[in-house]
Order: sequence, then C-alpha cells, then structure tokens
Amino acid sequence: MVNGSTRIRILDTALDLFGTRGVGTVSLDDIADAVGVRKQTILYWFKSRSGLIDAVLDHAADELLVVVEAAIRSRGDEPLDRVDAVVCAVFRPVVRRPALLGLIREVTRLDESHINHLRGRLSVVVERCVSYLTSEMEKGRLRTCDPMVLAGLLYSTVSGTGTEPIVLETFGWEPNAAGLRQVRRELRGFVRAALQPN
Amino acid sequence: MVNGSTRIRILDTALDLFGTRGVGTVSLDDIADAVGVRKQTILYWFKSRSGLIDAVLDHAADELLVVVEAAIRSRGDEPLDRVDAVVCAVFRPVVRRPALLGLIREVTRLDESHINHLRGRLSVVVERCVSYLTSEMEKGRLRTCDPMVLAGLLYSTVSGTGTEPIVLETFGWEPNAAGLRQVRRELRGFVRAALQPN
DNA sequence: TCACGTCTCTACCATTTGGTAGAGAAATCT
DNA sequence: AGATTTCTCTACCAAATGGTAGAGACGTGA
Repeated sequence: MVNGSTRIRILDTALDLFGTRGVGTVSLDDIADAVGVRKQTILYWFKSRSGLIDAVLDHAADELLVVVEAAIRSRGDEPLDRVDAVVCAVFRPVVRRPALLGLIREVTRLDESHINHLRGRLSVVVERCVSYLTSEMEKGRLRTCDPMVLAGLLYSTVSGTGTEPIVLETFGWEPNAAGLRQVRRELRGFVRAALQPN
Repeated sequence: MVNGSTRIRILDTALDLFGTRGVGTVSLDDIADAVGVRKQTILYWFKSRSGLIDAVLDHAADELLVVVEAAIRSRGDEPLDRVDAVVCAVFRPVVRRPALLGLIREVTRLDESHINHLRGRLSVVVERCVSYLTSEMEKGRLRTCDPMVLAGLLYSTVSGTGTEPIVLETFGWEPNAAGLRQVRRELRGFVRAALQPN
C-alpha cells in the first residue's frame, strides 16, 4: 500500500455520494466517474460493493466520533452547556460535510449486516451520552424524562435540520451561510429550552 | 375507470415500499410483485415510473393533509395544546402507516420536478403553520424565536422519531406498542418544553 | 536482469432495469 | 350481435448494474 491516496479518494467520494443521493441509488460507476478512475479500480480496493459500504460507514463513524468525543470533554460542568457543545459539534459537519449526517441517516435503508456494523462503531458514544443524561437528570440539572428517548429526540432534531435542507426550504428558509447560522442559533435555543429543568 | 381498485392498490403498495425502502431502490417489478400483477399493469395505469412517483406523492400528501388540517382546527385556544394536537396528528401515521413520513422524508433524494410537485401540495399547510406560530409569539404565548426555523425544527423532531426506528433502537429503544407510546409521550413533553414562553 | 508486489486498465458476462408493442379477455354501449 | 373501451397479459429491447478474468505498466529489492 505505497499509495493510499486512491483508496482514500474513493472513500471520500463514496461518502459524499452515498450521503447526498442515498446508498441504494449510487452505482460503482457513479463513484468511479467522480473519482476519475474505472469501476474495476474500486473493486481492486474493496472486495465488493458491500465491502465498500462497510468501509465508508467506518470512515463516516471515524469522522463523527472524533468531533463528538472532543465536544463531550470540552466545556465545564453545566449540562446545558455540555449538550450545547455536542449539538454544535454534530452541526458542524452540516456546514463542512453535508453528506456525513445524510449517510448516518441512510442506516434505515441498509440491510441488517451494515446496520450492525455501524451500530458497533457508534454504540460506545451513544451509551455514554445516555448515561450522562441519566446522571444529570438524577441531580435535577436537566428536565426529568426518559433519557434514552430524549437522546433519540435530540439526534432526530439535529440530524433533521442538517439532512433536510429541502424541507427547510419549503418552510421558507434560504440555503446560504446566513441561513445556516440562523438555523444553528435556533437549534441551540430549541434544545436548551427543551432540556431546561423545571 | 369502472374498477379503480387496482390503481389504488398500486398506489398504496408503492407508498409503502417507497417510504420504507427509499424511492430509488424500489423497482416497478418490486411493486408489481407486491401487488400481485405484472409490471406492465403498472405502466398501463401510470405513464411512467416518474408519473407513478408523482401520483404516490399526491396520495401521501392527501393522507397527511387530512390528518393535519383536522388537528389544526381541533383543540381550544391555548397554542401549546394546539401544537400538541398537530404533533400527535403527525405522529399517528408513525404507528398506523410508518411509510408515510418515510416517503415525505425521501423528498431530499428526488429530482427537482418531484420536489416541486410535493411542495405545491404541502405549501398551504406549511404557510398556515408558520403564520400561526408567528402570531402566537407576538402575543407572547410561545417562546420567541424564528417561527420559520422553529417549524422546521418541529418537523425534524417528529419526523425523525417516526422514520428512524433503527436509530432509536441503537439508543436502546424497543420497537413495540409500549415503546411507541413511550416515544409519543416523550415527544410531546419535549416539544412542550421547547415552546414554553419564558 | 529477473522476480514480485502494487496499481489500473480493457474486455466481457449474467442479471435487472424502465419502457414498447401488441394480443387477448371481458365488460359496456349501440 | 357487433363495436368499443377497459384491463391485464406475454414477449421483447436497449441500457445499466455488480462482478470476473486477466493483461499491462510501474517501481523495488536481490
């Protein structure tokens, strides 16, 4: 593996295409064209289409985990600030790499084996988040509710804003830098209000 | 059109398949098999695959609009109750027809023409929701924020909980009737907390 | 120089795709 | 009865799909 760049370029491109257009509707030829190689070059680097999908999911999980782990450790003691940091961290790829959350969302459309593959990668962070929410609720520093479902709701909200620009546009939103900042601001306020202890 | 039942059966089945597996990965043969006819029967009823997609989107919009319109008119004056009614209304298909919200979410993956088609159907309700939120905020009965983005956030949250059972399962959720009731309860509490005026 | 691993290519294949052409059954109308 | 419309079928087709086979270019170490 003297030259890993082709492999990486394939992974990056596939992540973008899978994430924006959906895994099922992107062919190996589509990816090859975008990278600038032939389909058979992809099949040299990856055993099969299915193998490529798993590798891309790993690639995406890597990227997401780094960002989230850093955010979890970041800000002080106050749980609302900490959740806010994670929300911002997950929102960052929305601007810098829109396909990332789109790909994670694609998990619903994949077969069991790919689902389990991705789950294995994300479960550690997920469990940490849920147990953190649990402990802060017990201390009365977050609105009391089911922490597991709450985590899911938070995910839905953040991921939705990032992966459905089309829907937001239907609501009158404008897809530019100012619009994105606006969404981020509202998202943070929304989550903060939803978690405020009462 | 003496016997509309075949056409309707095709629409219903296509809605389910498109919504659960994604529009791009469902072939005419898949739909035909599920209905129990041949692909050519589908092409008799619908000009092309693209025509079928538009018809299915119409079918979905019809179903969704009826539910939402009724909910908007339902409960009393208090905006939190009214929003709650709409949330419940949109959540109902999650139980009864999981594919419905899944299909709406698919809009991100469709081409411009289908997007505009669906937008045309939903824009009236969407605008009504946004202007309602606006007026209630002005009266100080909802947390003040950007009503347009708020509408989008609400949509994301509700739609996400309904269309991503796989993700919820990763968070530890169990996909049965009790689990669904639990999600609904938490969802309502979450939205209520997020909208509470301060 | 020779052998070897790395990397990309052309050529090909079986299957599936959306779509066309047109026949046949059956109900409906005149 | 005869003609027409409604509905579903069989038989195809060209294009695209994931995947196989195998050759050629390239650098590296012995």
